[in-house]
Amino acid sequence: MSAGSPGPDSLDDPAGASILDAAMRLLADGGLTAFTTDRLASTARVSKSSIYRRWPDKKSIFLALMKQWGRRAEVDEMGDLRAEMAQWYADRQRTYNSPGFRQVSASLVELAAHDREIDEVLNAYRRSTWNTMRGILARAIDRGEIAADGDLERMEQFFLGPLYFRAVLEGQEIDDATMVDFQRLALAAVGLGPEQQLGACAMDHVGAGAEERNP
Amino acid sequence: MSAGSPGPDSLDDPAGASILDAAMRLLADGGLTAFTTDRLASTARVSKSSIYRRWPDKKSIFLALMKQWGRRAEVDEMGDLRAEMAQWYADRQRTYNSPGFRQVSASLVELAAHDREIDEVLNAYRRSTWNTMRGILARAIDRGEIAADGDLERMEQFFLGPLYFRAVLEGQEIDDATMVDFQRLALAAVGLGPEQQLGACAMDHVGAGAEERNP
DNA sequence: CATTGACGGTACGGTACGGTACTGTATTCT
DNA sequence: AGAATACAGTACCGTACCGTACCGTCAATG
Repeated sequence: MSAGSPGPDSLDDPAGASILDAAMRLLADGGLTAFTTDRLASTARVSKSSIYRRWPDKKSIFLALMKQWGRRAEVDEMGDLRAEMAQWYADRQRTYNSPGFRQVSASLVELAAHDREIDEVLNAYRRSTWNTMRGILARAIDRGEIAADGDLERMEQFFLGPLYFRAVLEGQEIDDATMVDFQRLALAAVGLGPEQQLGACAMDHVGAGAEERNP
Repeated sequence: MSAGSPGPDSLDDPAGASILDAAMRLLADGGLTAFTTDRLASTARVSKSSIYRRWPDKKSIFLALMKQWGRRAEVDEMGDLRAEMAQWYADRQRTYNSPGFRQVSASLVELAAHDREIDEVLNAYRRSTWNTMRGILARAIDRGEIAADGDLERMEQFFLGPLYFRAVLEGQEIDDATMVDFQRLALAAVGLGPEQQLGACAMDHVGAGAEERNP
């Protein structure tokens, strides 16, 4: 087990933050082949020494990158499945549409497919995101909005699969109309068919929430 | 447009076939970093000359690899949506469960995310697979089994997204039970809700209420 | 003022890579 | 038989990479 987080990790560390930011940018255009320590240093306007003073090797930089990326979606408890779900989906939409998401995601998944340690960290990030949605579903079950018979674990594939497929594989934007369809399918998957959604179909969906942009 | 297929491509060419086979194996364990021409030659029990006699550079090998992978699923026309769909899904299940699929797929997607030409070839392969399913849906529409109002193009994300997410991102096997659930969701997405699907699905919560579809 | 430590810059060693060129040999075609 | 081709093997070149080591500078600390 190597050191995943050898330091305080970009708190009061402008140089370290600059390195991670440059790493993201470097991975976004150019991918794994363009990701070299020399280029990382020059892109971050930092010397190589400053990099290796913080992380022991290249792989640890990837791990730090994922850890920083793992900001989990926060949703307010609104007492309504559809409303909370819309919030969660809006957060996912922002993430998947953020610039470079496709490229960075593809690179990290490639690494994860061949490195156990990276795979575990990426997995933890994924589960953290999904846990938020699982909480939403659990509360909806408690309120009796949906039945508890579905396999909630499998729902992750229903909820995130189409999104990921469109954004990363097809490289297309997740526009609002698509988002509405994805939510409709998700509701169907948990047992709320279109006939129960009726009025809500008109949901022009998610207003502009926070203005917050890219990580 | 560079030369994607500079030769007859592995027909009556045992050495060429051996190279492509080794390329797949090499990509399966080790990924992009392990994929070097030297290793490719030694793994394929072939000299480097034999490689560069067939393809001008490394990238062309990837293109040939994808072209060979692009065997499209063949399904018999059986006059029934569910039966044909089951056939298509069974084919996808075999493909996604085939050894090394996760690793090879992750690597190719990484390349595609940063290289336009590779992206286009991989895209063509994807569309070819999906076209089979589109034919199935088109025939079902002609027969009146389903309505023609859905956005068939978007259905690809519903049909393949969960599959891909589970196989490549989560790295889990696609077992039969999962497959059944995926088909159920696909049928729901094209307007065949659980109540139309014969009672096969133990969908108890909603009291078999309304029938007929959505807008 | 002396010490400490992070910094940018740079040079370096060792290695590995992609691609080419050149052997000599076996097989096939004419 | 003779010519042409495909082959395995290998040496080679230029480049790029990772990680380390060392330098002089500068700011903060005591």
